[in-house]
This record gives sequence, structure tokens and C-alpha cells, in this order.
Amino acid sequence: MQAQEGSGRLNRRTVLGAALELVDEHGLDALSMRRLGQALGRDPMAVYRHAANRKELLAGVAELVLDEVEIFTDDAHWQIQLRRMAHEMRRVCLRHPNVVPLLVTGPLSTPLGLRPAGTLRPLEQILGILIRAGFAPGDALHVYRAFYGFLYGHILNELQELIVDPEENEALLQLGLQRLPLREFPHLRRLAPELLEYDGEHELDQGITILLAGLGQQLETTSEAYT
Amino acid sequence: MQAQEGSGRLNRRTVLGAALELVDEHGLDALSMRRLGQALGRDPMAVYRHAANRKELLAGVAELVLDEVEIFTDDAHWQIQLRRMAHEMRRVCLRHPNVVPLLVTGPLSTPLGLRPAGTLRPLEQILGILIRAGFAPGDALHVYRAFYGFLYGHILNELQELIVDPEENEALLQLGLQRLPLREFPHLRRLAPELLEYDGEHELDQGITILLAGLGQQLETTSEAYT
DNA sequence: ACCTGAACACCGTTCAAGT
DNA sequence: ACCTGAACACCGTTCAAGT
Repeated sequence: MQAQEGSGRLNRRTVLGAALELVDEHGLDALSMRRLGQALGRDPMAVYRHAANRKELLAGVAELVLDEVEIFTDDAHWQIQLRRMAHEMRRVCLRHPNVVPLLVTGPLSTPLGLRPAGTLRPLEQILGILIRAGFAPGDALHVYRAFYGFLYGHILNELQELIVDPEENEALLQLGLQRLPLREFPHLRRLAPELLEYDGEHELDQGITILLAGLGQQLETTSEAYT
Repeated sequence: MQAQEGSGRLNRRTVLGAALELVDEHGLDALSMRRLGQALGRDPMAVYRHAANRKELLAGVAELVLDEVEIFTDDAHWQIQLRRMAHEMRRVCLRHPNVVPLLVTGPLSTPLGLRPAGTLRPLEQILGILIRAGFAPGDALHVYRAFYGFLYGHILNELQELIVDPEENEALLQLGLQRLPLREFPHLRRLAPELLEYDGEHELDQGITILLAGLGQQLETTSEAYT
């Protein structure tokens, strides 16, 4: 929230940083060129020297967040590396929930080849992990897709179930579920207690275990890489 | 694109239908209260009698699309039912790619209990399938989360790889990949041919097979439902 | 009571005018 | 050559004025 008074020259990094701060604190809608200019203590038009337009600015914010994803490079088993990466990704997304829509739908229908490098880094990294583990490049791509798809799906699921104020959660949930017609939603209404105990980290970890187990079963006949 | 001339009374359904048409043809940004009013041949304010505000209008569009998801109710094996449902969901999403961001991030951080019934119907349906198959309700919830997370993740993946004009695809991909520094993206650059052959339906099907195999391995010790 | 449209407070972006 | 800010063409939403 601290306004960067109009001192010193602006660079892309500080512009994107201020933009991210705005999004984190007030949501995506709050990120307008004008408000960003104000937060920077500059003329709104000053932003245009560091981002071609609003879309490009949003893409920049997404890249900034992706850069927060720490990359572990050691020789741990590939399954452990994937698992660690998933948890790291999840943590970063929970730190910036308002940016997640940008991450998952930002480059929608932008040809893969034209996407900014920052967006492609996770893909390259996972491919590396898998190929070094002995997967054929084509298989690595399939595994990447299954893994990454699941990861993004989980994060979206978790954010949808995430409640800002857990104090109110129980009341809201009960109230909300009761509103649903019992005839149409018998199962959902009975699951209130389980829904309250949602543990995203554990759920993700279990999901990855399931996915890896399934992968193993599928690959052990066609490849000797899987161990 | 046919303008509904100002004849007859407006109802929520026709308003949402016109809104969906606008989104399908010109994207989410094109859906403004004013343009919608114009498409309906009415004063922009007329829309407010059928949707409280723009957000609510977008939620309505999302529900309208979800209603397109056909529900198969027969006594097929639960795995077959899940698989069929995934493909059906995928088809609907590909029919309305511009609406997908609404589906996956629309109700973000809206407590589950307060979400519109239309959004919760798939959850209820899957729970039903699983519980009828013999899963304990709690397990059914976990399976739902893994399944649905994966499904959404896959759809996002597929939409990101989807190219509007396949004619240009190859050129664009080659061009785009060449732009990436070879040192930083060695694996990705080598995978160009595989990336061109992406088959979303097959990829989804394989993914589900993997997931179900993993689920089986995980559940066969703790439950006798899995067959 | 219902409907209409003027008015308000915002937008992104362009571009002429200044330095 | 760079920077500034007025101007344009849009927004969502409110609300007073009409019927």
C-alpha cells in the first residue's frame, strides 16, 4: 500500500510490483492504469512506457508471480521432485489467490510458441525432470499434461472452497446447504461436516499419490523408466 | 447475432441467451450491459430487471452453459459414468471456450453453500454416482475432488493449446519455439512435432484411465467398493 | 408502480501540445 | 526525443423524472 512517491526512475519491475500489490490487496478489477499510476505517484500514462497495454500488464503480473515459484534442482527421485514442485506452486498460488485466474486462463488460446518465456519455464522444468529420469520425450509430455492439469485443477478447487473467514464458515455452510432442496441435493447436504474439514495440502498430496500410482501402472509395461 | 427486436416481453432466459451469444462470438469483454441492451433492442437499463448487476449476469451465463451438460442416468459402471461425464463436460466447454474462465474461476472464494444451485449440480451428481457404487460419502468427496480437479485442469490445458487456425499452427509453433533460447528450453524446442499432434479427447481419456487406475490401487485396501 | 434515460464516476488508449 | 495531460469513446450503476 505504500505509495512510491515520484522519486527516482520507474522500471518495469517496480511497475509490476506495484500492480501485483494492488491485485493482492484489492482484486483484479482494482488494477486499472489510472489507479496504478496513482499508486506510483505518476501520470497514468507513465505506465505505458513499461507495458504496452492493460493485457500486457496483467501478463507481466502473472509472470512476476510465477517467478516466485522456487525451483529445486537436486537429484531427488523424479516423483519427489514433482511432488515438491506441486506444493511449492500451491503455496505461491495461495499467496496470490487473486492472480490465479490470470495464471490459468491468461494465455488462453495464445499459441504455445508465442507465450512469454516465464509461462513456459515450468513446462520446460518438468520435462527436464522426467527426461532425466528416463522418460521418452513424448511420454514426458503426456505426464506433464496429466500432472499440470491436475495441479491447476486442484488449486482452483481449493480456492473455490477456501473461505476467507473461517469463523463464519460453519454458519454459512449450514445455512447455504439448507437452502438447497433436499430432494435434489441429498448427498451434498449430508456432507457438511466433511466439507468443513477440507485440508488442501493433504488433498493435493493424496491426489498426486493417486496420479503417480496410476502413471506407474500405465507405464510399467511400456517403459523401463518408471521405478 | 440476430438482434431481438423490441417485440414481446423480455425474460431472464432470453437475456442470458443473448449474453451467451455475445460472449461466444466476441469474448467476455464484449459483454457489457450497454451492448447487451443493444443486442436485445432495448434500453441498457432493461437488463437490470433480469440480473442484479454485471457479475450476476456473468454467473447466469455460466449456469446457462452448465445446463447444456447432458446428464446420463443409467446403471452403467461408475467408472464409465465418470468417463462419459468428463467427455460431455469437455465438449460443452469446447463449444463455449470464452465462458470457461467463468466456470473455473467464477465462484472463486464464494462459500460453497452460497453458490447457485446450477454450479453445485455436477458435484451432487458425481457424489450420487459414487455413493450408489458403494463408496463411503467421505471417500466419494475425495474422489470427486480428484476427478473434477483433473477434469478442469485438462480443459484449461487443452484450451491453452487449442489453436484457432490450424493452418497457421505449424508455422507459429516453429517460429515461437525458435525464439526461445536453446540453452534455457532444450526439451521444449525438441518437442515441436509432438506438440502439433495434440489430441485433447484422447489425452483426457488417458488421463482418466491413469486417475482411475491410481484410485483403484489406493482404495482396494480400504474399501470393497472398488471393482 | 413501472419504465426511461440523463448523469456520475469511472475506464483504456490516442494523440496533440508542450518541453 | 521525451513527457504530459487533454480528449475520445467507451464502461457500470444510480436516480430523478416521466408515464
